[in-house]
Amino acid sequence: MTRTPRERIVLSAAQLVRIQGVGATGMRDVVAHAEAPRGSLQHYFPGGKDQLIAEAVAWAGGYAARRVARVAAKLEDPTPGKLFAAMAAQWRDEFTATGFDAGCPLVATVADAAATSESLRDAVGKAFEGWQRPLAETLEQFGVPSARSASLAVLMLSTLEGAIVLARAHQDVAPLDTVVEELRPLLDGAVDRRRRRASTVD
Amino acid sequence: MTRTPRERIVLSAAQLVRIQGVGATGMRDVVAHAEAPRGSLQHYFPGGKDQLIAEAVAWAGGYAARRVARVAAKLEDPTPGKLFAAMAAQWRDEFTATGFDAGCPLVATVADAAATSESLRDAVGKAFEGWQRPLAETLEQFGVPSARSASLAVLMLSTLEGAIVLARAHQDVAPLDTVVEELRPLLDGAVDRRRRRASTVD
DNA sequence: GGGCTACCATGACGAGTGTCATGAAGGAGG
DNA sequence: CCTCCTTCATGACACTCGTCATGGTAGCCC
Repeated sequence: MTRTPRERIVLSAAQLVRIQGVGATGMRDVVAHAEAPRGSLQHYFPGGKDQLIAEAVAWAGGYAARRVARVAAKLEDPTPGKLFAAMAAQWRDEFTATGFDAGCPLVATVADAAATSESLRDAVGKAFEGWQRPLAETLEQFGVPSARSASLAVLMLSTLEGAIVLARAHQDVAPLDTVVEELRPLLDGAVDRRRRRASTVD
Repeated sequence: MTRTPRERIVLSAAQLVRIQGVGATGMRDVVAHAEAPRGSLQHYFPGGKDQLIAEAVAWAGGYAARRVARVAAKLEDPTPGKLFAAMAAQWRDEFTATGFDAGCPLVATVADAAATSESLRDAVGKAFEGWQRPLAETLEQFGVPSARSASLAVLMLSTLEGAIVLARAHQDVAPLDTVVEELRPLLDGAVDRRRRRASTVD
């Protein structure tokens, strides 16, 4: 529950990047948001802003990865389409509950710093990779042949991220609903029933 | 060929936003890139940076919309899947030719300024709308029922934008190829053959 | 107690930002 | 010629930014 000041700073950085992007997120803003002392910055993050944002990105990637597992575990009679719907629903819920101010920090970091900071760019690359891999594994557990699980995971991530951008631009969750509906039959059609690891015995 | 200084400024702004995002793109950078005099800024864009970026976003949206029509016209035996593949191929070609520094300016603007500037946010909203509509119309010409054309257009845009982000993060065009392959059967499966407006007579 | 380390506080520096005030060319029309 | 208007030039203002230097406090270990 209570986090160390260092964790609070990383978390606040991720939050602010989601809203403002990395360029507009100042270090003074971050410590103010985290209610942490400004002097902690040079102590915990001697690598400066790049290190801080990189850690925030890594944290966000890990969070997204963990969320895949948690959401998948809650599904009853799980299918890839339902998993995608559940992932999109989390964004849908957040948008309707708290507005469209915050997007995905990974997208924001790519847009702002992919060409500027190599370290940040491949922090995001690793974060996406660490998100895609457990997603692909989950798909395999749902019966997707391993030859296609990685491809479908990339498709799901791409479509979800793009729909988030469209939803924010339009201030409307409709794009999220639309892509879920359109993608569902394709995703569910990819399961190989013979290989499915059912929760009940054969 | 030769453009007015004003156009050059708007175009340069769009270019720089693609690379650096809107926050990190300074007005001095823009005029330097456009080889335009700094004094022109306050003359042509009395609304300041917001106006300039908004015009750059609008131009980018119009450019994307025109490109849909141009790409569609070049397809032989056109299908929705081929159209999507051609749209993705343009990004693929640019990435392989000139690197992964530049992304989509609409995504960059949403990530940077959606929560900050309302005027910019709905400039992007209008740009996406002006991109999606002609895309949906093109899909209808390819035989997609009008009830689904808008949904499929949203799906295509979302997936393309997301794949662009993933490609930049990984410095690899693979995500673009992956989503094209995975989405093709779904897209081509949506054409209603009876309604297709064939280029040849029945 | 002395010393060491972790943590925090604060002020300054140089560079960058968007914006504005002021003024100067340069051609069109009276 | 003189005026008007568009276009451009330049310097200044009031910031904010990331970073660093310096110093202070608190606690633990020998």
